[in-house]
Amino acid sequence: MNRPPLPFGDKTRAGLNRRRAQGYPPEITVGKTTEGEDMDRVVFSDKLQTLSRYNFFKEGSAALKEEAMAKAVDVRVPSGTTLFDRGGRCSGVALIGKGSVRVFIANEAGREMTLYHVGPGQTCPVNLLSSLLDMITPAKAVAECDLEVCMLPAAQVKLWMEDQAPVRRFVLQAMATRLVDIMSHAEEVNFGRLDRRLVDFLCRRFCESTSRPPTIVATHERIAFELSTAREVVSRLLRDFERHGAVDLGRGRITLKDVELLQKMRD
Amino acid sequence: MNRPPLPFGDKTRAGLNRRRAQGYPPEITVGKTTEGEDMDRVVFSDKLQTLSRYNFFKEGSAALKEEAMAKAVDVRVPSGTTLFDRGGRCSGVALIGKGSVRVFIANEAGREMTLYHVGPGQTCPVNLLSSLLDMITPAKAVAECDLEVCMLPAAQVKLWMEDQAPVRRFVLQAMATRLVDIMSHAEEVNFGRLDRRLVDFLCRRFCESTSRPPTIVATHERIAFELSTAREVVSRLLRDFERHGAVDLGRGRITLKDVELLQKMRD
DNA sequence: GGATTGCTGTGACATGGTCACAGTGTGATC
DNA sequence: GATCACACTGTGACCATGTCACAGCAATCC
Repeated sequence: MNRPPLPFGDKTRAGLNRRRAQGYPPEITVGKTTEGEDMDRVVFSDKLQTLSRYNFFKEGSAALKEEAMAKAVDVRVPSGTTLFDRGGRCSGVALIGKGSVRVFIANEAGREMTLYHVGPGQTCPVNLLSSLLDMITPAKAVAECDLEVCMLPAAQVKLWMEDQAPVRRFVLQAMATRLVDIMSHAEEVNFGRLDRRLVDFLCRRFCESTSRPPTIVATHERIAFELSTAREVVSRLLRDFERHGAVDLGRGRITLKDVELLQKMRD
Repeated sequence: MNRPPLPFGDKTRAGLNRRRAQGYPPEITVGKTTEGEDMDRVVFSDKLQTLSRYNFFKEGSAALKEEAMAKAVDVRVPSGTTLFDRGGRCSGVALIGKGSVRVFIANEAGREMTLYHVGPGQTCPVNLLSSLLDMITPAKAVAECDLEVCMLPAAQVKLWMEDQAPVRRFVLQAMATRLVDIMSHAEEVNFGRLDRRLVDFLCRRFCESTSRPPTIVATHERIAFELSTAREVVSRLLRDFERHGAVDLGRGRITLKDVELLQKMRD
């Protein structure tokens, strides 16, 4: 991973902005700093469980399974770790057992555009293509939470591409899924109204919430990155929703007050 | 291709807007109407020449070449033809010998978002994945000019994926190229300033122009689709450029007057 | 308790998208 | 060559969104 060292020594506000401008999202500092820890702090966990989430493994021959178990390296990756950065390369394919990864593009001004998320049983086309073709990555990937991952060496996957039909199917399927994802996301960002997108986002997250009343734990900035917009815009809209009594806002927290009202805020 | 028949009987302005809203761009009516002609008006041309533009063919074994020549169907496609539409399927892979295809997403309001262009020697990932996985297409493709195309049956390409390494390389390479294209385009649309994007677009087109002074033949609407914005916005900016003396505007035509001035219009 | 940093709120302003229409050039048709 | 239909362009008003520059407050750490 060829990028400048994390400049966490600089604690000024300018330092924060500089870090963001270089593409280090603030969440990387949640809890302890991750200085020097990226991909180093690894712990072995259950390989078979992770591999079993993937179709090519389930469908594969006994020989393939054996080879996968032998060659895969099972690692735990702490939240906030950069898995690959723009302009870098991937030496292996990451299969996710637990957790999720956000793949995004960041510009110089500190704005981010989420392209897609990769969860258990899924794979990232940028990672895949970069590994198979030794291509430079056009985007950045960061662990959204603690991960359990199986790393397959690129060389191994290249070999499998030659003689393992399940692997080929898997790769094509992964491409197709993500291509559609990226397109529909681009469409939403380009054509969709932001208030609707925000309401939809909140509803989705409220649904996943287990607390009563449903609560989302996320800063406005994180939400802005997710929706490919600016923090101020999200703050403005949320404040509006709150004034209408649809939600209740706290620091890093949004609580649902009235679903129907929230739905009405779509205009 | 499952879409309603082209309603060209309706000549009212409302009819025009309805046609646009259904995803029929105005350029499809340039020259004669194409009613009922899509993919039917085909003429055989030079197969070998088209195939030779593709790496998998050049690198392929004698057997592959022979098979390709036997299975490929060489067709001419008139400008404006819809090659595939959103929600449709592809029964074969199109290899382009001459001309170019625009792949885009259209929304209900008549706005369009160009994803990429496919030219000679290139291939379209949507076409490819749709063929290989029998997937529904998430976008629409229209011939930008008269094309010479080789159609390879999907079944044949599926077989080659199993036993022809050059074909596999070609497919992966095509995916990678387009993935990067789409990402950088999405980034430009999301983060870039429109005046700069327009100036860059004009300069690129002026460079390609053979007339003196350099002239672009394109309507504001076409340019708007290309830049994923609205026609009025393009008109506004061009008018501005003209007022400053950078270009000269005519109906469906833009002529360069002062390169330096135009460059300065980037702000 | 004070310093530091992260999170949110806000006003002013610029850019871009939408809508509704008017005006104009052009080729087709009578 | 007058008329017509239609494609193309121009425009003003207005709204949505993004940007910038701060200010205030909360949490955390010494």
